[in-house]
Amino acid sequence: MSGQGGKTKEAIIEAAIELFTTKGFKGTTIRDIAARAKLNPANISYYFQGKQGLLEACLVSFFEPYLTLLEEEKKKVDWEDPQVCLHRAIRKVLVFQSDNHLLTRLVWREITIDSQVSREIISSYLMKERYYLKALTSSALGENHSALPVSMMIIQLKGMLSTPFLNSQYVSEVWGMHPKDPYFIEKYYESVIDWIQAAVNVQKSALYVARRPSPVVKTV
Amino acid sequence: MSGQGGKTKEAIIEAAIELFTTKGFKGTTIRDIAARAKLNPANISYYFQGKQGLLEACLVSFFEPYLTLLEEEKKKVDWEDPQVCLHRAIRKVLVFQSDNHLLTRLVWREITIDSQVSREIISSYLMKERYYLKALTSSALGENHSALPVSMMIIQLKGMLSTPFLNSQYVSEVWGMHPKDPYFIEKYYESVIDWIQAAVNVQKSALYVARRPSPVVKTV
Amino acid sequence: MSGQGGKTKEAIIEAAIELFTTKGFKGTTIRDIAARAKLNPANISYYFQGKQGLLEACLVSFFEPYLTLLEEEKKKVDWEDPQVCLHRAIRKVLVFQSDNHLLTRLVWREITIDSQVSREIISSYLMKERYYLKALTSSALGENHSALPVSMMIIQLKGMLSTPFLNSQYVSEVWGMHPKDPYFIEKYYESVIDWIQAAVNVQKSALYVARRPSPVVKTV
Amino acid sequence: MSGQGGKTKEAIIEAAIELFTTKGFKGTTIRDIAARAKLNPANISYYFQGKQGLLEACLVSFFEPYLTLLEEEKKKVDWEDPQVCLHRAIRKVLVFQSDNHLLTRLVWREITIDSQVSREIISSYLMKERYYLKALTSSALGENHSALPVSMMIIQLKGMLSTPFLNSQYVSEVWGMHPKDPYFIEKYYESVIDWIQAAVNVQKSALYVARRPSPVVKTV
DNA sequence: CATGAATGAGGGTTCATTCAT
DNA sequence: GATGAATGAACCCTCATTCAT
Repeated sequence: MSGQGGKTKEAIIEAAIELFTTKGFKGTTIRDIAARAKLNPANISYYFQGKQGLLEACLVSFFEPYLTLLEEEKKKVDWEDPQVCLHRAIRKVLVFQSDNHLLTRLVWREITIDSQVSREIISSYLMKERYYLKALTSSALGENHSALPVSMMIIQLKGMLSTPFLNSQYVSEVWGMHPKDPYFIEKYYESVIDWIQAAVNVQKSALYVARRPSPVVKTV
Repeated sequence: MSGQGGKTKEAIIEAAIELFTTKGFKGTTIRDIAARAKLNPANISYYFQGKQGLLEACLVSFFEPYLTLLEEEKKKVDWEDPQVCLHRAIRKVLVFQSDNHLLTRLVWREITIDSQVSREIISSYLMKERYYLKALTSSALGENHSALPVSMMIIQLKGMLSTPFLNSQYVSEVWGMHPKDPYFIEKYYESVIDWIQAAVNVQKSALYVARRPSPVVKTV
Repeated sequence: MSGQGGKTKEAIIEAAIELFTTKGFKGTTIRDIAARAKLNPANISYYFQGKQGLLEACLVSFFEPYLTLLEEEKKKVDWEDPQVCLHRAIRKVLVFQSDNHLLTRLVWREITIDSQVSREIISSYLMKERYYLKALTSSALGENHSALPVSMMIIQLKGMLSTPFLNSQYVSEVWGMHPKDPYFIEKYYESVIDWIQAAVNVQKSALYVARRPSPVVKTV
Repeated sequence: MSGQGGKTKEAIIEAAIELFTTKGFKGTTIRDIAARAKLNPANISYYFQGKQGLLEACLVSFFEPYLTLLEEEKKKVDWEDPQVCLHRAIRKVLVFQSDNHLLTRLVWREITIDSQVSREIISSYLMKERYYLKALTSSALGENHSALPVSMMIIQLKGMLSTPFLNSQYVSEVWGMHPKDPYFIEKYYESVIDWIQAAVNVQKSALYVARRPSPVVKTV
């Protein structure tokens, strides 16, 4: 059952990720996927109980390792330097997403669409993610939570981590490299760490009191 | 004559933005839109030559003011302090996107899907955006381009600017405020400026040479 | 009312004939016609009480003069040579159809489609046509009705008269001339007359008794 | 596997021929056809890639045997009496068309409408038909091509062959028999042969020089 | 008399899914 | 386990027509 079926299932998922990512979930037909995986369309309903189930399988195949990864680093925070843990988590996430850049783009895009996948699943995953992210960042910041709230940081952190994959074309054209390129990831990682460090410093120094030009703008 | 038709067109666009954003372009039916706008579905084809045309009208209604805004600030860069211009541009973009938060989410999500809207239109818009962003950031950085490339910065900047709207639910839950809230935008703006300032400082100081712990991680 | 409206009505009919002929009645939209006649589509419904009414107007504009023409010749049969009358009728029909070749093609095609135009109108016109054709041919044949029935002749005659217009493209390619060309009509007329003459002769001679090879064929 | 599908395909074609013939291609809905064939409308797109494809399948199902038939007789012309071949071809065409009288009416009507079926297909078929017809008639006429051009004859021949089916209602009412009736076909065949024979004779005798009354008519 | 807005009915087609083989 | 036939629901769109202006 899983001997032969495993091959088939993987072939389907692989084809699905590629097509869902480029054409969107709703824009991809079950026949497209079957054609690319060189299978009969009926197999998809057979193996995944429908198109919906296939999408959910894709999401699971992203979130499970992703959350495991975060969980691991969160656990280490108690007996290792929290900053090291945070930095390592960031690195791991970037590498993981780079290795699965299509799936990454797919996930972070499709979960912003309602009624596409059961909100319960998504909510549960995002809640866990938020928990780990919050734990990691607040540990790294130490006592200094008041000035720049952790909340703000993890939102920006999420943006930092997903941006290269959601704007892969932008990256290609502006940077000359694809987000899946290890060299790009290395450089990007450094850049994110710089931002984190600076954010920590902002908190620790008081010389930022009257720092901004604070331009007053009128908008349409 | 255009007095009546204008009302209808606007009603359609408004309904479309709401539904496209929440349910996705492909997941929204023309009847959904018509029902919400309390109109006959045929009007959509009548006014926008089909669902596709409606989506394009939405995109245009985003990109035109958005790019105009960037262009304005880019022009001022020659006789005003470039940093001030950059900061003001960021503020304006955030306010504009906040005022149009649904449309913003819609745009930055849907353009990552191929074959949904003609790539020519999108490419042209993104090229202009890139040009203005590059001009603004490199002016603001002054001579210090070498260390941290402008390329990296504008990618991160793009992420910074769109993240709150792409993850609005995240913002709500983590921050307790909706991205459309002016207070949130104000705080978020400050936070982005902090990041920008820090990035500039990074360039200006040389004491960052061997700063990072550089954790070596093995990934799956 | 009829001062301005007459012009408009004629423009509509002219456009309709052209489009109905080339694209078929159902294949032509009211907007096509309006566009060609440089009018607002609503005018068509206004002047002809709908698309159906427009088609009927086209048919009437064919059958009225066509039947008048036949009627005239039929009347003369009593005090002129019946053969001369028949020949003249044929000539007139050919010339009339040549002058209105598009309309001719339209009529003889569309009336073979049910539910397109009220069968009553068509039946009435065809009944009259049949009556005149029968009267003309049987007069021309004189007493010799028995051998080759008049019925057969008028069916073939009808075919002879309409064929060049229904197969105008065929005529163009095979003969190098369009059915509207007067020279073609002249030659074609002579040819039809030859056939009529021969048919009459067939009746008058008895030497055709065992004339045909009568090949027995099996068909699929 | 093709055992089941074949049945369905044939049922669709049969229903389509009936409805296309009576109501016209554009006047027939895919649902009409499905209802008559007691099938689901989707089957039509499934088997024929759309309504258009179904029409084309109908045309092919006419032209293929029709042209094969002409081709066969054309081949025999070299070692058999050409007149016999021509006569036999005529007989076969009439019988074939009689057996498929609905399809025949459909074909000869719909190909006079543009943009209904790809002109390439039609042109190719008509070109072949013209070639065979020309070969058969000119062989039968022998050396006597000058007087009555072959071109004229094949146009009239085409008319002769299709008229009873295009005007089937006319036939019914005038002749009391349906064109599908074998007895009618037999009689009609004889009549066409008479015409052919006469046409040949016209060529062979010179006494036709100043034969026609040539009535001069004035037309509107 | 003419027009553009607006409508409702219906048409062709697509698609996920099921089922017998 | 795997396939092709078949289905029914739903979607986008077209179109003739009407109506207020």
